[in-house]
Amino acid sequence: MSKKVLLIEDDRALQELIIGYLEPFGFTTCGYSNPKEALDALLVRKESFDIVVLDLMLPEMDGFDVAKTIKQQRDIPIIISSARTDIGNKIYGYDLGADDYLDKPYEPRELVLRLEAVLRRYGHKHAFIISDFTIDESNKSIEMDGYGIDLTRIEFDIFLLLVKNRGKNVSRDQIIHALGLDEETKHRTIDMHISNLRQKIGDDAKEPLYIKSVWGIGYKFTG
Amino acid sequence: MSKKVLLIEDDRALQELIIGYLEPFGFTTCGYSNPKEALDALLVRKESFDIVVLDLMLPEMDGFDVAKTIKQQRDIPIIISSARTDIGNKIYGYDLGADDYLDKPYEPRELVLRLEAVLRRYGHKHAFIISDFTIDESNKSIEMDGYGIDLTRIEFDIFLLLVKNRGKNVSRDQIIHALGLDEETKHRTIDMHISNLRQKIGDDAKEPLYIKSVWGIGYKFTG
DNA sequence: AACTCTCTTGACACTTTATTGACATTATTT
DNA sequence: AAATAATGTCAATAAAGTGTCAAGAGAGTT
Repeated sequence: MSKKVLLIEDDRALQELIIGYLEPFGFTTCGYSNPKEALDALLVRKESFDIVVLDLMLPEMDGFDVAKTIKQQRDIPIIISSARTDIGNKIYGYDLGADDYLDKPYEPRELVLRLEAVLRRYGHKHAFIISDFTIDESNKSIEMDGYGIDLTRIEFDIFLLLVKNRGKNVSRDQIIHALGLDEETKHRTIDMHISNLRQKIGDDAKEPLYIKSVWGIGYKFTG
Repeated sequence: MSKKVLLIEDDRALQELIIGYLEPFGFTTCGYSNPKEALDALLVRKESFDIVVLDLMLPEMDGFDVAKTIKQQRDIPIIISSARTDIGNKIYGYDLGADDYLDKPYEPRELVLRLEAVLRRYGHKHAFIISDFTIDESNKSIEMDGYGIDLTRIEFDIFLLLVKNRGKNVSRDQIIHALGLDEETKHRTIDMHISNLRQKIGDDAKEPLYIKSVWGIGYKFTG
């Protein structure tokens, strides 16, 4: 199946070149020279891309902010390319949301290899089905029995964490820590998110089908 | 502290390569080309490994069975690698006990990242089997003959303490102290917890199979 | 700036667990 | 065997944890 690439690249000539080069390798590439338009396509219109290739030198917005914005809202892999050769380390230090890095100028062949490698690594992060839910990590959305359910970011993250630990107890502190919330966050806050989550998925706190409270410990997903 | 990796890999050349590559990253790797030998080391001789890297293409045993066997008996993370690229989804459908998945061939650097990520995610978990019980410390849960038993937090903590001192007497004061209870707590309170605990695990105070009272001293787990 | 959606938190009712004295029972000592 | 000490468990009460409302803070949009 062909993979969709979102290319954010200032230089139109290079854009054309890359789009043409990638095509025979099974990539459908959509090029944007304006980052705001790209973000609109990805985050607002929610077009389904598999991966982003992002140049850092952009008009109107800083490339780093673009990466951060994308990662905040979608869990999609990003390959950054840049002429600033000093950036590689930062990326691998996980300061940034990037998954790989390419120095400019690069061989198109190199880009293909990176795309394939990153996609392979990310591969599993696409939607999976568990119990009555279809969970799509890449755009933080879930469906229940085929119907979409709107969860807030935190609700989604909590749900995902519980699901990934199906059958296991997860303490409130573990949730707080795993989600990167302020360590001082009150336990009641987590209870509240669980309460809202339960309501959205139609779970009854007293007779839960999905999210069970474990007294004195935390919560547990029982699919 | 160096992490111990159990590598189950048919290809001896690749084995050597990986062992050499991992070493400078702080991993001590033990390679087995025969899965039965590996299982023997892990499950019979109970050598202490932190993580398993398992190739699916193996002689004598199916890789899936190896993973399942390991997960049944020990709560240890497993990274599966395989040339069969269609398997990723299965693993993330949680049909399998695997914690991560790598397509072959992979970059050694990729493996290092995965090892670190999985180990971080796994944190320090400890599930062990003793007598008729499976005890998961991080989860504060126990199973008896495969069936989950609901213990309250204090019951669990007492049980764990006794189990960890199998065959040794544990006084009520030791329990009170070890659990961090108020030092003024009455001994009758502990007796009560023991009573409830015994009932939940089906133990008879008069003819105890598991928790024996030691007159004038305290209690003792006899598995 | 006004508006909307999300997140956080205290409050209060409610549920579950922990503690303790009482009393019967069992073990030890004399 | 009687006296003494320790344990088992019931039942009442105290303490701790949970569910959710509602208010307010904070973020992001229009």
